[in-house]
Amino acid sequence: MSVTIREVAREAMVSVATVSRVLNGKGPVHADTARRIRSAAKHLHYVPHGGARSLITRKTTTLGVLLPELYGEFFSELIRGIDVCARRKGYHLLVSSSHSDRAESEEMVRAMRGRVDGLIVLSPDLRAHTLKANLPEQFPVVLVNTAGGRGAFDSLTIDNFGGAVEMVRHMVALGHRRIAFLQGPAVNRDAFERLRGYREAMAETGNDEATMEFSGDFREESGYEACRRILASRRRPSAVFAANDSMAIGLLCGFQEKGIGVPQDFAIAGFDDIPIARYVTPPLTSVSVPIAELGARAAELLIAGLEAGPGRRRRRETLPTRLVVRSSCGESRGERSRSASGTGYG
Amino acid sequence: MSVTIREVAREAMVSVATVSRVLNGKGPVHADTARRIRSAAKHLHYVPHGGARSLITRKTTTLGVLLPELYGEFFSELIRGIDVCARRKGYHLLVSSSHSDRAESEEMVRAMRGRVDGLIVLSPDLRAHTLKANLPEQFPVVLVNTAGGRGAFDSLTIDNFGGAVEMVRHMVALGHRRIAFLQGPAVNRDAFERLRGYREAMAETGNDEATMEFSGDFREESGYEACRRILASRRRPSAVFAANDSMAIGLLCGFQEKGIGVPQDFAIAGFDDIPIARYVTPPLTSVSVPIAELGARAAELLIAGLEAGPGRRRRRETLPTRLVVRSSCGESRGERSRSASGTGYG
DNA sequence: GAGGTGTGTGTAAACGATTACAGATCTTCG
DNA sequence: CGAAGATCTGTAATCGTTTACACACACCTC
Repeated sequence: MSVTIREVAREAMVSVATVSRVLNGKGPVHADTARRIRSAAKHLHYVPHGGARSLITRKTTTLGVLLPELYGEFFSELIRGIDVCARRKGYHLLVSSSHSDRAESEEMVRAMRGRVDGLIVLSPDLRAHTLKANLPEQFPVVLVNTAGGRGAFDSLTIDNFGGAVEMVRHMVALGHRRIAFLQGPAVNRDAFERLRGYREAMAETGNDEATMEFSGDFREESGYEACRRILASRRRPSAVFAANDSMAIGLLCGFQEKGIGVPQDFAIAGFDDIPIARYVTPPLTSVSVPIAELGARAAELLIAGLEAGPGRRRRRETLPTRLVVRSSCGESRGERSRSASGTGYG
Repeated sequence: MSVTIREVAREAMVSVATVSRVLNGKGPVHADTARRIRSAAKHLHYVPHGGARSLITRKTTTLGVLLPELYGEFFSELIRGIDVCARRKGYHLLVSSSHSDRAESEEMVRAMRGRVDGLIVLSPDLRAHTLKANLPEQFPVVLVNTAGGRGAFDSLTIDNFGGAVEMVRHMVALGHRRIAFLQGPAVNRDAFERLRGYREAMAETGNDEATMEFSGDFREESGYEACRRILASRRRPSAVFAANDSMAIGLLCGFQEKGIGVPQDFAIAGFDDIPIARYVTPPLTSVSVPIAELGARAAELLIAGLEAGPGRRRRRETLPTRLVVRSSCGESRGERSRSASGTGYG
């Protein structure tokens, strides 16, 4: 069906080797011959077969990306980041998403062999040893935002802990004492790290009984619903730090419905700095996570690993977050001086 | 480096043919032999080489996706739609984005040969004949939201025209007479179709001098900036229909800054129904475009084409949009009855 | 004119799988 | 017992490339 190098060779009356040499610019070829070959190739609409080529060169110039799903801002930004870096270095992207159960995940991993040079994996449920069992030895992999895997593969995370600490300190600087935390899903690692940061920073204040935790699951509805529980609590907090922006927005809607002023009556902060955060009223103070950079850095690490060969040492990196101060946490409630330093972040 | 079928065969003391048969479940193999082979394969972490396999089977079970860029909601939703469908039918996705100039685009197209079974192309600047020149004969392609290509390839578009018509009729039903249109980029096909729909629907009203067009470029700033021009116009419109939501939001910000009430003083509507649309104040009336479905349908068409073989007739489909009524256009300003029918859409 | 050095080209062996074909062994039945 | 048929397995060709190696030829040098 589709034309091969052999047919180009016949058309140009040379051997396939010469055609290959011309098209790859290797080895000395007479100018006339080269011209004849190029013309034949164009004339026949010849396009080399990537699969066949990579079989012998042992290079696909393709990176595999394994995602749990493809829904939402996070994954699309991540892919964009990966893509920017991959493209710049001449790599393609083979993405694979939504592996719901483990058997399917394994199948996905296996399907990558021989089609990609390395893998970027973003599956919390895909443990390191599962990966190892389904991949050739020494296969280059970068783990993103995944627990475990320490040592076996390169790995990359976001500083959820540090971001949460910074946010709490900011709220404290604004004069808040009783700061509630709206948790994410129990199994989610990001959620847990943020919770840990909150606890650590609250412990710093020395005021033990000031910490209050409410359960949530990252979805907007759970924030909306939490608002009732928060208002019903015996000693009301003056501020709520939600483990992500979606819940913070749900919370905001809930308060507004009840006629409770934000930030006058309640300060609210989120995490992620999703695009909507700046559009809600009042604009949401949040922690910005560099998603695209995360992806770009993952691609960078992977490609570095590919080009360095198998002997390279594993790396583990953490990317910093950035506090973004808007008006949902209000101005200083305590001393003015503290306020000034508190709002100086964003 | 990585283990091949030959090594599995040696370990299990059989020929490669038998290994292949067992692993693909084809041909009769003795149960003991099969067990030995499976155990050897697992023990050696054998994973078949996709490239080698596809070379002989002439199938990659991979769809190529060519995008102009990867930035923003639109492309990520589209990819998600494609992915959902592809996954369900057992296909992978090779995405390729950001081909800025034509030479690069051609290179991308060529790089797909032998790695994908078919292509979904979303590049307005990639003309049909450029595609043809860089692809094998009869290569299955689905064009999404691309002009030209009529006849040569399957093609899929969104009903921008119909959506715009519907929106204008809705505004008219709400009692608006002078409705301004905020245009998108001049070269953009979607923008042009929306403009065309606006003109057509305005012509229906028989009130020729009611149409007013302002230039814009789809970006939020251009909406913000247009607000000044609109207010300065001699005969003020009572409503503005922006060619996309971003500009509508810019417009909204502009009006709010000037203390102009929406929808009391001005009705505003957008196009796209991006997620933020429901969060701005007031929530934006818009035209929802089924992006994910567009992607899914594209994948569906492509796969159907793959499985039907080369003789299949080309298709051209248009996906309907949906009017989403929120409060940025306000309630009826005319007769009550009209209002009722007007708000019944959403 | 023998022996080098460079060019330009072809032959054939990879790469790692699938599969048509044939051969070997075992059943079954007249 | 022998032939047919079923079952199991191996040999080797094939997919479309790249590339090591060999070869042919021209040119130069001693």
